[in-house]
Amino acid sequence: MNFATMTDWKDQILSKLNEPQQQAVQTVRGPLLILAGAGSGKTRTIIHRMAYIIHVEKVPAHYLAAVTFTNKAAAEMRSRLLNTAGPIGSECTVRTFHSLGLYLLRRNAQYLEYPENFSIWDDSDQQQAISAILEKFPGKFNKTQYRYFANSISAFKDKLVTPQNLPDHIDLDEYEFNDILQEVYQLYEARKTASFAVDFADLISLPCHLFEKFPELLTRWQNRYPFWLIDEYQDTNFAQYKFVQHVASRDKNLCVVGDDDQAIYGWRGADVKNILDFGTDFKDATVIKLEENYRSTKVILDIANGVIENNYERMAKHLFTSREGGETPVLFTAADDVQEAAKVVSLVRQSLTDTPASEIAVLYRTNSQSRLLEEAMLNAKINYRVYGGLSFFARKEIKDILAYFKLIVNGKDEAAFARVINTPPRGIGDKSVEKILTARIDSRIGDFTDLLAQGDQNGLSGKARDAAAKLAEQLKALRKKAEARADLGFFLDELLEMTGLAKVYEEEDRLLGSGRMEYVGELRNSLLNYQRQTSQATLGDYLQQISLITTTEDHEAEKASVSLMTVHNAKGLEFETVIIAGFEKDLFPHFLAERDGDISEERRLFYVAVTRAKSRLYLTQAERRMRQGFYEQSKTSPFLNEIPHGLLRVEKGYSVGGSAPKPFKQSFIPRAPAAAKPTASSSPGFGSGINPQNKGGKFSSGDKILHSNFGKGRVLRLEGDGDSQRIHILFDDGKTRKFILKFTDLKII
DNA sequence: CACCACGCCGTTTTT
DNA sequence: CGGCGTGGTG
Ligand SMILES: Nc1ncnc2c1ncn2[C@@H]1O[C@H](COP(=O)(O)OP(=O)(O)OP(=O)(O)O)[C@@H](O)[C@H]1O
Repeated sequence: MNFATMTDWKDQILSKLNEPQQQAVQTVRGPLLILAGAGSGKTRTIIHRMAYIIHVEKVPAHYLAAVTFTNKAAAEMRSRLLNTAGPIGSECTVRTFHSLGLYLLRRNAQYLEYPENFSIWDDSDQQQAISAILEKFPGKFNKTQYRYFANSISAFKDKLVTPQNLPDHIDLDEYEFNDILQEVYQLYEARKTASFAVDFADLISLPCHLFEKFPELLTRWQNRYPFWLIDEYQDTNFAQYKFVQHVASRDKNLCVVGDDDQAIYGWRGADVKNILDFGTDFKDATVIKLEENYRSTKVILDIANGVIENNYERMAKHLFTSREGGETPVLFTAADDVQEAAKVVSLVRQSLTDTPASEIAVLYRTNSQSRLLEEAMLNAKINYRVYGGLSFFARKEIKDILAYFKLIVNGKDEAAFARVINTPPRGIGDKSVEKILTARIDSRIGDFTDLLAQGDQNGLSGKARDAAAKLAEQLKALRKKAEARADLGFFLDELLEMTGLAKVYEEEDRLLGSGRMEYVGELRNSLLNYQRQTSQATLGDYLQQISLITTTEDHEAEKASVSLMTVHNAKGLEFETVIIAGFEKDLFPHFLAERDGDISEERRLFYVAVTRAKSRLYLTQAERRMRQGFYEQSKTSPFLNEIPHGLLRVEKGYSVGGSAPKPFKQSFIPRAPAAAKPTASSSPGFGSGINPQNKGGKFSSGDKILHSNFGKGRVLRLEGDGDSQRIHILFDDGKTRKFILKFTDLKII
């Protein structure tokens, strides 16, 4: 490349930036902090700075490592980098912290004395291990308690606290189960190591420990990546902070960007001090503030600023926009959550007339809000995509199959074994599993497939022994295929056939319409995509790749779809139209935060939500909302009072399509039957179809019945007694409905 | 050991 | 509401 081209690059890159951004981009060496408000171009600056370092400073692109928080942000950054820096941008490393940690561990597994194909345990694997450990302790523990142990252990790791150094760093008095917590942590680590597994928190903490223990590894990484850029630095936890300190400590070419007003992961151990103290950590740090917001209209920005000013201990910031005026944001109130969803849909519809679907987002505080919204979008035939929530990979059929994959790749993975051993049911129940696990210790046969094959050593007899031998054969055959690098699509089919999983799923789909095979098909797509994109595709690599994914990617679908996600998931993104649903007290801010007496993080979350919007912002609330089976009244979010006067239009008394609001609860309490003709009944004492005095004794599970409104069905069960006794009926339309027996017009047929 | 019906119970955010 | 553990039955 000649000088003229270099100047072109320089001009081109700088021309896209304002003055402080240019200054940041040209600060190539040494520590640099960009601390700035929402939409001020922090991410844009990171990307242009990378392009500048590559094209103007002539640093090889593979020397640059950029770290983001979510996969979505990483993908976004990669594609924007390609746009800005050209194809060479793909040589930069752009990853999440977790993906970077995994990358390090996989390539340095020998330091852990692990094989390259170690397993990654998700939350449920973790809890399963902990429940197994707790069985050996006196007392009974429930799921909430397993989760407490799992969360505490993860929190320890986020602080780089090990079972050994725990007493030096942790005041156990502040914890539940403090008499056994440390021991459980230690046993958990031992069990995980025996399974050749790492958990999520390990992906950050283990690299830190390895850096300290093996200086040559650290040096290699410092040589490999002399330039570091960290996005959303305000949300780093201690382990992530240390990771960054390690890799950047020698060359100090470290650029961190963030916004203390957008710190929303305190509950996960993130500490905003990491960004506030950057100047102390690096005495010669350059600090740059960006003050112009290029994203939002003035009114949107004023709302965000007005609310966030209610927080204390902020770094003072000015933020202005030249997008004067703009549409006034509106708050809509619906009678209940169902109608709120309908209103959201009508707002989306309206916005779709001049805005592409990909520029519209519906944001909410909790994942459970997504269901009604999804149903409403589905009904309205609007393309949408839900990000986060219950992951594809959390589905039963997918976990079943992946457990097989894991056990085939890593024969010592106890979590995978625990699932595979009796999925589908093959006559090896809890008792037999216990025998196998005991025999495993006695026989010192660590590989589960070998153990299952050894009928004389695995402690089993009779039917269970035969079933185990058969499973071992299947696993061996499959392992051979995996090692021979069979096509992954065929491999999946083979597995489904051989193990009988296909049969079980197909049967369930036929009888219950559970759609499992459809999801299995999605898994096949995922395998084939991976295989197409990867030159050295292996099952082990696939498993590690997908362990970090929460939402399956589908770029084509994304372009034409409205986005539904939690506010947390929307961090770093932007949309023309943003609808924030559930703007209610006890929901946003969440009541648990309020209970704990500090809603400042909720306020920051609201600030993040509002500042995602470029041009249009709507808030919606429901006057009552279904909660644990019952409707509850809700009040408007207290954040309403923090929005400066005149910036938000409040619309009350709205109803769908301009008609009167539907009577509340219509769909839950069936109408008292009109004067229907008395119908003959085979059931004694069931005088008339309009007699509301049904008695519980008359019906029992399995009875075929006729309902005056819903037609024929079958009684599933009766619940409770007396006047409030309820009856559950599965109707021929496939829907289950519940009624209060007393008021229900039913007869046995 | 597998299956199913019953009843209990919980409220958040994620890599 | 909906998810999950459990206890009874075949
Ligand atoms: N100098 C500029 N000229 C034109 N547009 C800009 C400029 N700087 C930023 N933008 C645009 O403003 C919007 C916000 O930028 P960006 O996403 O980088 O902000 P951010 O500070 O990372 O935001 P947040 O903290 O909210 O995630 C983007 O659409 C970006 O392209």
